[in-house]
Amino acid sequence: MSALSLSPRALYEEVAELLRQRIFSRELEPGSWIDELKIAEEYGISRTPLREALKVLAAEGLVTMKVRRGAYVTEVSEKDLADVYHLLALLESDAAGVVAERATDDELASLQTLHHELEAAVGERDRFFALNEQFHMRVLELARNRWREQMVADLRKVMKLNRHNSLFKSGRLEESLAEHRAIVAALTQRNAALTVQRMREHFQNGLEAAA
Amino acid sequence: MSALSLSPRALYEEVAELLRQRIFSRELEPGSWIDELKIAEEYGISRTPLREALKVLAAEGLVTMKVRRGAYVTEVSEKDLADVYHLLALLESDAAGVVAERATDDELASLQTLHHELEAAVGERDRFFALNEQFHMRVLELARNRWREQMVADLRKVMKLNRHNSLFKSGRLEESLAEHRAIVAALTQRNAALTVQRMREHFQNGLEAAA
DNA sequence: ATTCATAATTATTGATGCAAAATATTCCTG
DNA sequence: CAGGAATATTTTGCATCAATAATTATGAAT
Repeated sequence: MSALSLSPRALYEEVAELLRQRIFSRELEPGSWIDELKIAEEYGISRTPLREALKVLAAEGLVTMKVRRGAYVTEVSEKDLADVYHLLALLESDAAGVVAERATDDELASLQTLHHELEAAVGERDRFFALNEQFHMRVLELARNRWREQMVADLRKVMKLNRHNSLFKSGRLEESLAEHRAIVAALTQRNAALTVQRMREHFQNGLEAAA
Repeated sequence: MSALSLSPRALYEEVAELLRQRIFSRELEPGSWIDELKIAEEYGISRTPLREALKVLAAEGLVTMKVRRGAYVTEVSEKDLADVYHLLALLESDAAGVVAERATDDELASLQTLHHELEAAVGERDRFFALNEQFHMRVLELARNRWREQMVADLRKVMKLNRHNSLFKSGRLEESLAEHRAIVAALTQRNAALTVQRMREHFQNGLEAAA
């Protein structure tokens, strides 16, 4: 009885994910109108689940609905990016502080493991980015606040709308690693204030690198 | 029964608002199943816009969609409330700090005006609560981060799912006013750190009052 | 030639219908 | 009488269809 049907997602969820990919890959450009009829035909589905998918994406901030004018890929200004980044820094720093206070030793150890994998992945750009995101998401998970997890996930999606996917510049690879090392150290010391501060700096540095 | 008044908003938005009211008034209880057919008949509409409205509410966290099982009013545990409150405190405190740094003198003056109205509204419970929320929302507005505004608005909706609408206890009316006064003072001094500190305390005190 | 009005085209929005899936009910068997 | 299989009912989810609003194109008048 083990292998049950793998997460039977509804069609509109499936479509939402496909559209996310197309938006992130900039196949659907920010500001551009989303042709419901065309997309529905492409996927061989009706417009009903597609419209439901668009409403999900609208809630995430990836698309913007205009009354009687349909859905448009959200245009994020430089200010939007700065605003979203500011919130990510705020939420993730606070999360890190919570983890320093409340995570079990095992959980902290798992973070260290993840960090070591990250260290080992220098050179493999894609793998490094994936692991980096995993590390941040794992910290978030360990803070155990599902509402924050949802918000951060959505904000990170918005960041991906940007051409220069500016969350972490590749040029800053080594510095970023060093900062992660410092964060893990603060966590291991269970020094919440220090952890928060270092995570803040980590984000601050990322911002400067993007500028 | 028959047609809802025509409005600038789309029907699904209208329906979403009606459902919000019914959820906040606990006519639709947390955990209970939402009968699409029944509601659609009640409003004299089809299921299509209703289902879109439900997806909007799901994104806000007010309802939870279960695959092939429909929509349920979200049940918020005590922990959920604490988690959401924590995030509100974090986001609004930070927003207050931003306002202290960046608001124009006119904007700060408008906050003071709002605060005076609040002072004058002691006694009128409903008006006081409305003005109180207005004050917090105005601070948020002045911080000029639309992403945060959206997030805080959604989080506040989730708080309203709770029976004891615990954001501000009526017993704490005078204390709350004094705290607001202190916040306005810090803002007027344009002391960001102090403003953040006092907004944090304001939330902290609200939490203790709820306990 | 420009502007305003009207018609035509196009796309969004809402309604209805249908099939699949999940739940509840009935009926049969041990 | 209990358990389980088979059937019936309910409800979700998707597709199709209709009508409503908006934009564009067209044409006439000043």
